[in-house]
Amino acid sequence: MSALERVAGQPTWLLGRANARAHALLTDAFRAHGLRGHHFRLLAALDQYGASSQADLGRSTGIDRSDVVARLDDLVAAGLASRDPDPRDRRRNLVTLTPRGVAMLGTLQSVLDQVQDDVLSPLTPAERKTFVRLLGKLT
Amino acid sequence: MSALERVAGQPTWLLGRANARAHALLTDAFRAHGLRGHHFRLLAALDQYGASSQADLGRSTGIDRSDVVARLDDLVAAGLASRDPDPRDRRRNLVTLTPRGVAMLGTLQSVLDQVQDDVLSPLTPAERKTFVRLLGKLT
DNA sequence: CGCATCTCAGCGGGACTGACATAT
DNA sequence: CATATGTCAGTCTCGCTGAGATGC
Repeated sequence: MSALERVAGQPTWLLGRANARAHALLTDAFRAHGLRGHHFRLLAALDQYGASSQADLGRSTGIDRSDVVARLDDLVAAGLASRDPDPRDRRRNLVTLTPRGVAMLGTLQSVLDQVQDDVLSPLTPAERKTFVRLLGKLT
Repeated sequence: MSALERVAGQPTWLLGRANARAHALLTDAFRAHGLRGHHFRLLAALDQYGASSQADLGRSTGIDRSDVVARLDDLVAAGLASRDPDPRDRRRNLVTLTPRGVAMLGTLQSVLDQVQDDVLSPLTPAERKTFVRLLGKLT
């Protein structure tokens, strides 16, 4: 019976268990704002890299280009981002964060922090530090 | 910028990153034997709890009972499990592991161990111990 | 010409729901 | 009667593929 393993229960391994819990909490928290993980990643990438083409957004977030289209539709409809033709390359759309998008990103960041605190709550502050450090070494 | 968080990349949080890697490795490794995670969980539950009804299997593995039907079809077709009416309660099917099923479970266990070693390979033996211990506290 | 970008239509798997027949 | 079980059909979402139209 090895370390990370679990015989029964949702996923087959311990890492999956912990992740499933975090994932469910995050999904619910995002949905409370009418958004999902994809939206957050797109907003965060726009904040980090500035105005981007949709292809670049797909590459930096790991979201498939065809899905970027639909999620951007949501963000634009919600007034969180704008999509305009790039005058320097007319194949591209230039996607930019609106002020409302910047604000929403901030609230989502704090939502993320709160979920993380919740997930890590069984650990002491010292344990959290080492856990996060070891997690970082895994990726 | 908080601890577990990542701005871009696959999932939104570090735990998800590590898990995604483990998940992909496991899926591939299981598929090399023509099976998937669901099959492993059913085999493991049968090994742990002995012959079971399909409803009990669903409860102990977290797999929906309607999906248990299809996955058991696979296992029975592969000769890894058998499904017979329970004489003591004629509503139920009694599912049991065949010798081939026991053997397959053993190889899948070692596959799991190997994937875990791979995922944890960036850590020293001492770090692995503490990581697994802290992970356990999270669930 | 070859290549990149955006878009849409559709597929395949996975989680789940609803309904039904059968048995307790 | 209400409840449990096994089965099937269908739904919904997600990640992905393929193809087309446009522009480099």
